[in-house]
Amino acid sequence: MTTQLQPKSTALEALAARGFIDSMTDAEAIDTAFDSGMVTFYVGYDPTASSLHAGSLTCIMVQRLLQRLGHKPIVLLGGGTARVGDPTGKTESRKMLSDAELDANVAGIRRNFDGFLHFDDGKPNDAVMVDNADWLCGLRYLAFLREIGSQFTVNRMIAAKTYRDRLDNEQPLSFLEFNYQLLQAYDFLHLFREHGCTMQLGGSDQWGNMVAGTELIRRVLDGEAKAQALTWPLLLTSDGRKMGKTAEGAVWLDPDQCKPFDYYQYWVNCHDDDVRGHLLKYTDLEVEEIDELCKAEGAALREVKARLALEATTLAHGAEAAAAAQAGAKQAFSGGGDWSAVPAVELGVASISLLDLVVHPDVGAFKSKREARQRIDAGAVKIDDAPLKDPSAVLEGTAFAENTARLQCGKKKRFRVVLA
RNA sequence: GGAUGGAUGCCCGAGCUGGCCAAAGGGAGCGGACUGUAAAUCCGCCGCGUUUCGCUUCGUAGGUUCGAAUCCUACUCCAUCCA
Repeated sequence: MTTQLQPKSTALEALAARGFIDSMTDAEAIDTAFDSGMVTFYVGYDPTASSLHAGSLTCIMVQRLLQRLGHKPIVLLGGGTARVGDPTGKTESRKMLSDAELDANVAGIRRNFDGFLHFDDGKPNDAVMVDNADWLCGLRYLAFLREIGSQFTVNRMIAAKTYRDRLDNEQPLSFLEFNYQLLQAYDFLHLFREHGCTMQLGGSDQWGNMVAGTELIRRVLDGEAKAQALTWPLLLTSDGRKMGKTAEGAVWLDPDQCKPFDYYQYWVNCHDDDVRGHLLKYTDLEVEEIDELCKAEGAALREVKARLALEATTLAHGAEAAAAAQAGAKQAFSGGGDWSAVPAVELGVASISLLDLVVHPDVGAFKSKREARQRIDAGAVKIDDAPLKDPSAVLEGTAFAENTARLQCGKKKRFRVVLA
């Protein structure tokens, strides 16, 4: 499925150059399609939380890249399929979310796309957002079985890696989950019919589900219809972690759940070996420019990471917020006394003990007071660059210029604390 | 429906001849040193708190006992085999 063909389309060429290609159903057909006009394609997203996080960024950036090249993205929110749960890569069934939670999540996720795709520019390739709850929730069982179920053999389905792993490991696979593949395949068919969507893209773990869709379309529409699937390699960071996860949890795209400053920090702190890949996948920079940037070695790589973080944060939160995040980061980590651009934490009190400060919800440097005490004792907490080892020490706002103290918790957490 | 095995801290996984168990070990994570806000390495921490002590944990609810993750009873869930 992987191929060495020389792409003639700019789209496929760009995807290849940026490391977005793992498998394709028919490379040549895909290349031709991209080359001969606007392709409508879709990527599915699971609404399991009220915001997407950086782990979904690959999907988003692929859609962005193709839209910039003139193709039309469909953002499919799996409000319906989330009611089933994708068993892919999971050893256990996912917990079931309530209908209300799912609806709320779908609403939250819509906002994540603002900086990445254009939806209402009046252009033919404006992105479209759909929720498969709209067509899946109203399905009638017998009708579905007759039209769709008849096109699949269980023999074939259980051969798919997704289900195979579960069965081989003698892990339970509920009938509900078993149906996931059918539903995803049906999504593709539905979008093919209703939106002229001829291509589905996704991470390589989705291959089985995606191919099920192309085959369904071929069967149901009698072979004339050509639907294609393309996957990219599933992304892990160089130290083997999933994208978009930190100790504190996911790196949310929603600025209310992850401040632009922290979002910026996530990118600045990436592993050296990931810089190039991240620039290719998560920024709009030209490949040549990225190659140039990545000639930097050793400590000079920090500047490249700063660029990466700036670009990535600009996409998610806008140029202004990104510039502010970068300015704050430079201040906080350069050793100077001016932290004016570092996010301020306004406590609304004139004094507070060090311990209470450090575990304050708006600071949240440590999980518990117990842990905070231990870390303070180890010298992890500094006020205005000086380690403070007494948890019960009380900080008075009046002791600081403009009632503002510079707080460091551990190596990477920095805050401007306003006591007033 | 029947038989058997299992449910331990973020994850994996000991313990289960009752006290020395807040619970071995590993992983992840956190903090410190080193450094480049990287990696590797080393050291420390890693249930919670008003911390030489106290409190709440080993599927759930009861019970036995001076004392239970460890014994008993019921229940729930899961796996395997049988129907």
